[in-house]
Amino acid sequence: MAANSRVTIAAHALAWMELARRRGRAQLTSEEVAASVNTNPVIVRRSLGDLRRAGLVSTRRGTGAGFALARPASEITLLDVWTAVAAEPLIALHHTEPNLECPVGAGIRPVLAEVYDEATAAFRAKLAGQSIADVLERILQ
Amino acid sequence: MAANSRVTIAAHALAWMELARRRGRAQLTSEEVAASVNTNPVIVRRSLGDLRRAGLVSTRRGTGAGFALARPASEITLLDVWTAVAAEPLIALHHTEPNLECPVGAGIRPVLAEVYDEATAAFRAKLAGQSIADVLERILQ
DNA sequence: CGCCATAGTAACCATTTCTATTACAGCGGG
DNA sequence: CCCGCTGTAATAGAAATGGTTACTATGGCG
Repeated sequence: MAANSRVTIAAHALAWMELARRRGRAQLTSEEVAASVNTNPVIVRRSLGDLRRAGLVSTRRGTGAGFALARPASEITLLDVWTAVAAEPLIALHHTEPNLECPVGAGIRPVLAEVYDEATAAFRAKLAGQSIADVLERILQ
Repeated sequence: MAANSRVTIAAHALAWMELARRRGRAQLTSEEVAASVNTNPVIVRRSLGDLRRAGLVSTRRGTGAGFALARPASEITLLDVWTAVAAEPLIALHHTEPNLECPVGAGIRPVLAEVYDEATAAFRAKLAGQSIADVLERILQ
């Protein structure tokens, strides 16, 4: 299956929010974020809703509402983002239970699950090494 | 998105083929493999077709046809399998081009691509550390 | 030479997922 | 009370996935 782009959307939104904050605008509407990401404001509200539930951004409603980073950009890693919006297995196990009368069918699932978990942990560790502040720094050279 | 299970199907097929080989049957039909995986023989033929194109298995057609490992199970890693059947990005970039007039939109793609590549490389390295022979050993305890 | 088991593959289907869109209810500051 | 904006439901189209049927191609064997 094609991987989804939610981590990318969310990371883009956060980096843009951090740049806006440095320019004096700590709060952005979903429409302003959507204009940079080039997508629909509802997509942004959904993504940022995931980030809000994970405690990465705060939202205000009513007049003058919008989204703001809930903590310093240097303390939000891409792993935080990935966990908030896409905490799915990178490789799936069998759709249907394998034949348990075959020794391989009976024993393969926990073995593969462990290998996949280790590989996913290595993947996550790399994401944990990059914060939104790091990403923004590299964007701005 | 739900990840696909093709790596699991292919790894299962290969482990089962290696166990059959040790029991004296170096060649299995798609139906025999499908019976262990508990899926349709066509699914197995498609998966093993990917592995054949990658040089991991050999096939024979005609009467008495079937699939066999093309090299020792200890020399087929899960990375070989993953590359053969699922060489897709683990995280997608934007579906639509971001707004290039925004500094973040203009510069974020190569930065995220590099981070994703590094994380994927760590993921791949873990898969490279496990061969089909290793997996089968762990299945059989 | 023809039979036949089996790989290879096309076509189709149901299901799921993803992005996008419209619509509207809820909140809360002015 | 009004209005701008979030939150979210409903819907739709596109794409991927696993599954199924059906057909062609291959090649060993009688």
